Amino acid sequence: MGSVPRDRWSSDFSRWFDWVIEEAEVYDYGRYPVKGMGVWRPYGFQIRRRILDIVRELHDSRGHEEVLFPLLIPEDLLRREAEHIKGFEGEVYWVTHGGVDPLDVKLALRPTSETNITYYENLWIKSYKQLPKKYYQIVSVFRYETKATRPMIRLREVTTFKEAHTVHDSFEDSERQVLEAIEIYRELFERLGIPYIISRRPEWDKFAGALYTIAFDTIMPDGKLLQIGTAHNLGQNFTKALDFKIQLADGTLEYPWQTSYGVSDRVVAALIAVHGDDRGLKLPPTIAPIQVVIIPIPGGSEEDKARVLRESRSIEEALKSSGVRVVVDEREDLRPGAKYYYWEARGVPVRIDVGLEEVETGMLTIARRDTLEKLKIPRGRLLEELRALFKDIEENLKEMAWNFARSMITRVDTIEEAEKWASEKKGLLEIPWCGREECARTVEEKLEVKTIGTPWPSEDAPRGKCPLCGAPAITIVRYAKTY
RNA sequence: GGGGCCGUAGUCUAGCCUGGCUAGGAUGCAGGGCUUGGGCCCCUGUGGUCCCGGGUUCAAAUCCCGGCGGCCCCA
Repeated sequence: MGSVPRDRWSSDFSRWFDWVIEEAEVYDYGRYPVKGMGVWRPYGFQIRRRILDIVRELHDSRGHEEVLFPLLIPEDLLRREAEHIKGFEGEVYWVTHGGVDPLDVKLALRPTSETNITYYENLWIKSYKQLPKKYYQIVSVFRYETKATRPMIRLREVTTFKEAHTVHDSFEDSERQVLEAIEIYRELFERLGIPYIISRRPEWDKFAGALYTIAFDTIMPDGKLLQIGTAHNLGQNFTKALDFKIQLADGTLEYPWQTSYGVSDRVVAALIAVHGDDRGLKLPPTIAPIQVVIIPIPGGSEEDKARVLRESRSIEEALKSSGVRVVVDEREDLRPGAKYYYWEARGVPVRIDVGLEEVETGMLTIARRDTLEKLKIPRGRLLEELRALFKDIEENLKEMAWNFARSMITRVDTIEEAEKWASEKKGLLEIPWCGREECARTVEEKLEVKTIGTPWPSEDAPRGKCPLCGAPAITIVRYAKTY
């Protein structure tokens, strides 16, 4: 299984990624005349939409309500929470003019929506009886990135920001909500077959304005970590800043507690990256805009040609009426081999070849994209076999992705081992830690990595000593190169 | 934040150092022929603000300055 090479995929990931999003017509990046902005093309848009379908389902089924807030946030509102604006100040886009006239109050293109959503929660929510309240929206957010931008991974317009914002009548309930957020994201990534590592971000790298941040990261083919989801407990920071109080059961007034959690375009990027190979995309059948492609292989005579085409269309009809997303590639100017490469690049999970042989024997030739394995299936059992095959492909993609991710995690006890890791291996490094920022910063400098955080949930019995200061370890800590 | 490389047709690219002829090729696209079980072949055609602005020059894709954009490496 897994016979397609992954040389370019792993050793030249950046170029591979640029190539695949163009070849598969997912996302057009680098040609739009504004830095850090790209275009979702129809095929990519469908992939994105199917992912969002799952995102919506997971939120809706747990009592979240979808809303839509304005894009513009007035400066004074964005500045209300001091830590928040400190964290975002350097990367906010400002609208400063209306027509030719300067505006009295500058308007920010939202970098995130805690402030303006809290502003409305304050208007709408008066009592603990209305809580918990869970809103979410899926919108564009803007960040004036100063680092190098990358398609889908570091954008100035993040076009697919799902941000959830919740309100609670106690700290305990907000803690419970963080757990629910983590469960939602777990399930999302499970369904997409994207491996994930959950960490509590270090104090110095938490969301601006949060008490703490729990983050999901995945490991990209080049061994760098990509943050693909975060959940924040905001405590009362924003409700205090906006003077948002509710009445509790005992009649007292109190600032409610909040959480927020988000995922972005990066989920699509991760899906493409973790499942790809040197031929292109490999899409899980639930996400694939086209699940089955039928390639007619015409025989010599006009009559044979017609028979093959008739059979192809008849299979198409049968699958379509059972809800399978299927197309017949009837293009006459391409030979079958060229069509194989074409659809493989687009990640279509299953291909059916229909030639004279298939017409005459009633046995269909099926090729699966994940392994390129070919199977013979009697036409009469096609549908049930396909359903089983979809499931198998989905599980196989997930397993291959997890195997790769696991192979990129290394745990060591000494700084010598860590340095050895840094010189030859990529991925995630785990080391015992005393908990002091100073020691982590030293490791960051020595190994040229970033602190990812500590395991979530935390491990029971951390062993050993901090290899830097020798103090007893209170946890392990993770390091990696990141996007 | 610092350093480096780069920008020529939808895509990839030659030409740039050493300024000068109609900016050449591959791929794609359109038409025709031939073919069809892993990227066929042949013919014809199509497609260019040489990233943008300024400067030097008789003459700029080429040299200089600035901007915009992309990639890589280091903090």
